[in-house]
Amino acid sequence: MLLSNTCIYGLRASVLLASKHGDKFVTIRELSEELNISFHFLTKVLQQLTKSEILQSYKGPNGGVKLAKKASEITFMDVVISIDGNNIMKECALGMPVCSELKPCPLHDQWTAMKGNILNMMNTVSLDQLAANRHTDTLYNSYIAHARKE
Amino acid sequence: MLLSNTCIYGLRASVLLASKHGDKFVTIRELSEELNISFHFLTKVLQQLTKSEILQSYKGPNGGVKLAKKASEITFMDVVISIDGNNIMKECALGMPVCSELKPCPLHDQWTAMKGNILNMMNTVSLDQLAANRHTDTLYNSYIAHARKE
DNA sequence: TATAAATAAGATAAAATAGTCTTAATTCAG
DNA sequence: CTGAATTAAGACTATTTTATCTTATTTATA
Ligand code: SF4
Ligand code: SF4
Repeated sequence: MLLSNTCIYGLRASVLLASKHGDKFVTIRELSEELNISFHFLTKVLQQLTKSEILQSYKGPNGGVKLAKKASEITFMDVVISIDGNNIMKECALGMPVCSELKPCPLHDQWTAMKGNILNMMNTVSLDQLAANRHTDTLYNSYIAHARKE
Repeated sequence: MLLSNTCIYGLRASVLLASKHGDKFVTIRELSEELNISFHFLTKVLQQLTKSEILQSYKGPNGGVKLAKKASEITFMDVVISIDGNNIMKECALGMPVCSELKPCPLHDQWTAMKGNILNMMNTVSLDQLAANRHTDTLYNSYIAHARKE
């Protein structure tokens, strides 16, 4: 919708790699099974990330892929750009006929603010943050409390 | 990106119709020329809006399409649902592997807030608001001032 | 009533995206 | 050196989206 399917696969695999936080190579087979993505397709996607030097790969026995840098140094945006290119969110999703800097449509301010938020979050959130399961007891409990009500 | 191309065409045509604010039928040919969209393709798109009773159409000489209701009573969302269906923004564009209510990824709060904003704006903004060119002198002047600097 | 002006409907084509499969290249272990 | 494990590369297929083209159908008007 916002990101291509392919890109989401790449993100998921990258986050999974980050969560394994080892310096060992992980086989794409293992990733594909854990993520339930076709091995062959995931291979293609990860080849792209390897080309972009986000991942490092190694062939042969004990080979596989791993992050090329520390998970804290790879942003969400790095992966997105590698796969979906850097036009993400450049054009407006609304594309109203009156659209221009001089004649913005009524949604413009809100839209550009949201766009900024999304881009900002993509640029600042790193793989390690995504890998960290941020769920807290507080949230968990409030969810349980909510679930109990029904 | 967020909306399909087809949906954007539908929106543009609807807004253009709203801006013509007459009760007369407008030919799709005229709309397609003003919007620079293929006549045949636009015809298809508008047929869908007609089926959804957002537009009303009339065949034959002096025929065409027009809004089926007042522009203030048709929301952005009405058009979106008619063309892109009502799953818009139901699934998250990020789809991280840790995603669930219990184990949200670190982007979850910001994402759901933005999602809410988008849906809210789609639900509340009507075609007449979109048709109104909201540009003010203030904005215009600040733009000009900005442009002059370069 | 005949003709022309329109939309409706549906067949077809083209392009983009997603997915599969086969073969090549590299590397380790024996 | 050989064979197995692994990614790389590229051909191929399938699906979805976008676009075009053709043929109905409806309606006004001369
Ligand atoms: S004016 Fe702004 S929000 Fe509206 S269509 Fe243009 S870029 Fe998008
Ligand atoms: S936790 Fe929230 S933001 Fe993260 S992938 Fe799931 S729905 Fe999207």
